Amino acid sequence: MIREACPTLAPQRREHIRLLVRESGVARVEDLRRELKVSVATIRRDLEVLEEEGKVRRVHGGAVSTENRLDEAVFDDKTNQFSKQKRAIAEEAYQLIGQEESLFLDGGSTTLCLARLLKNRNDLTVVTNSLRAAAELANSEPRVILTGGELRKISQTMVGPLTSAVLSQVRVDRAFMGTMGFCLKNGLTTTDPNEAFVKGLVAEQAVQVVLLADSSKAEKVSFARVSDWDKVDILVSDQNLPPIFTKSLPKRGLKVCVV
Amino acid sequence: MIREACPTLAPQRREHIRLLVRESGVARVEDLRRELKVSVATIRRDLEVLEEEGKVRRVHGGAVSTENRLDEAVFDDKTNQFSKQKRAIAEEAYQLIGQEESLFLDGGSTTLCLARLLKNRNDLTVVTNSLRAAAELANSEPRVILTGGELRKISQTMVGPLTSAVLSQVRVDRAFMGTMGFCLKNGLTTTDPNEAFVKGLVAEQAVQVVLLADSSKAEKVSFARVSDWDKVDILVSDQNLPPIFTKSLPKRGLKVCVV
DNA sequence: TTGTTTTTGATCGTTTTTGATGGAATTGCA
DNA sequence: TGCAATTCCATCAAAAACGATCAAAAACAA
Repeated sequence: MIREACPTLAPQRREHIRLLVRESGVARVEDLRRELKVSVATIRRDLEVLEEEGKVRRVHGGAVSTENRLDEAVFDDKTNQFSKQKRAIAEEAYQLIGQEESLFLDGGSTTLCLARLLKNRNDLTVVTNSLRAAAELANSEPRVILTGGELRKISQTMVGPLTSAVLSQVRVDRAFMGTMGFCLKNGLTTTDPNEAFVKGLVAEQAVQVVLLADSSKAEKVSFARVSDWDKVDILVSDQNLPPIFTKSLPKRGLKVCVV
Repeated sequence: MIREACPTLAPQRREHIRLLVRESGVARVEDLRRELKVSVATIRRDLEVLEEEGKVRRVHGGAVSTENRLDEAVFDDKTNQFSKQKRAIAEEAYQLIGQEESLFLDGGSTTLCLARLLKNRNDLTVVTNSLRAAAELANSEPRVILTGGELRKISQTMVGPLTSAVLSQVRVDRAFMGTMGFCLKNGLTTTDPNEAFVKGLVAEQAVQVVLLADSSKAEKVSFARVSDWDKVDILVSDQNLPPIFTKSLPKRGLKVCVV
């Protein structure tokens, strides 16, 4: 028998190879053959295509990764670390959204979870300075507007004067924001001043500001001041949120949702 | 019997297919046939329609989801068909770039190839309205500035007044641009007026404008006027470029590179 | 009803993909 | 360096998938 029915589509198989190569940095043809149950000829042809696309670089015996694995791993780790809580928080936040609204999403893994939930909503306009959120929504229903600006690689967000210029031209019904830390005294803080400035600007202009922050951020203080509590309308967090917040914040006019 | 009563309406069946494809990311024609109890011919016709609508992307043996996967460098079959040429054009264009320059990259597969070549250059500033180019450079060396604006899903580029506003604030040494079509009489044309406007704006402001266009674009005229030849400084194309261009354009002050 | 259009399924020649084979190239080791 | 083992590449044949085409059935209009 020369050939049996192909169980997987070629692009799917190639994607599999790409992931395997990226995961361990290298992959041997022979290992890929065993893993994917196809002939070495097919593996080689796939590697050829992937090299053409710039996804891997071929070497004698296999292929090595061309993608910068480290950066992505850092971000993905962060995405997974508290993913249960974060997803729950994102789902709660999603409930706040009405019809035909315009939203802002900033960078961060929780807002990225929220972005995923918006994919099938064709009535929304989503403004974001997060490249990841934009990528997530790039082929889905909502209207997407990017703020532009200089790309801050570590957070994959756009910041700086160009970002501010665009933000001054738009207004959103609801802004969903993350933060690196929050406490009663200092309000919201984050590591990067540029990032903080953008968040502050959005907080000024949004009709409603929703802070998405799991309890691990509580009582943390970071370098750059984002805004005080009076700019925030709703805090969505998890059950481990220290009671002091659920007590104090409502007195200051905030609504606190714990999931 | 040639045909039995159609149990489901065609749009309903296509929606079913769309959901199946989106759910698992891929679907084989054979599986869809079993699932939907129609002939493979019908499945293929449905996939053709869905591809036309941008809902799925057809591949040999079935279809894959178009959602997610920004890093999939494949817009359509054209990308693969001319990829050798496009990469050669991009490599030629890369030679034009000096030290410490600021560049603009617009949307399109050839400029995306070029973006890939810039990954290890830490002396460059890259301005782009292409989400794909930005994603490609998101974890690499060059400084990246996104223009912002409304995301045009079909081309994955940012366009509109917000884009214009940001572009008016920056100046680049070299702009690399693609086009849907070019001819001596009408200059550069593309399908979307918004896209054309952005390109035109960039052409005005860049010190040097480099047009990256393989020969398949020659003598094609599209709907929206981008700019006339006098805005373009260099055309990089392939050997199949009709001789009329290599003759006429230098007389109009352009340099023509054929790879 | 009758005639027309649309949709579906079958057929057939063509294209694409895959696996095997044999010779060339590369690597590792003495 | 020389030699053996492995890996690569070009080529070919089989199988699967594809596209074009046509005919039957259904839906539709008059």
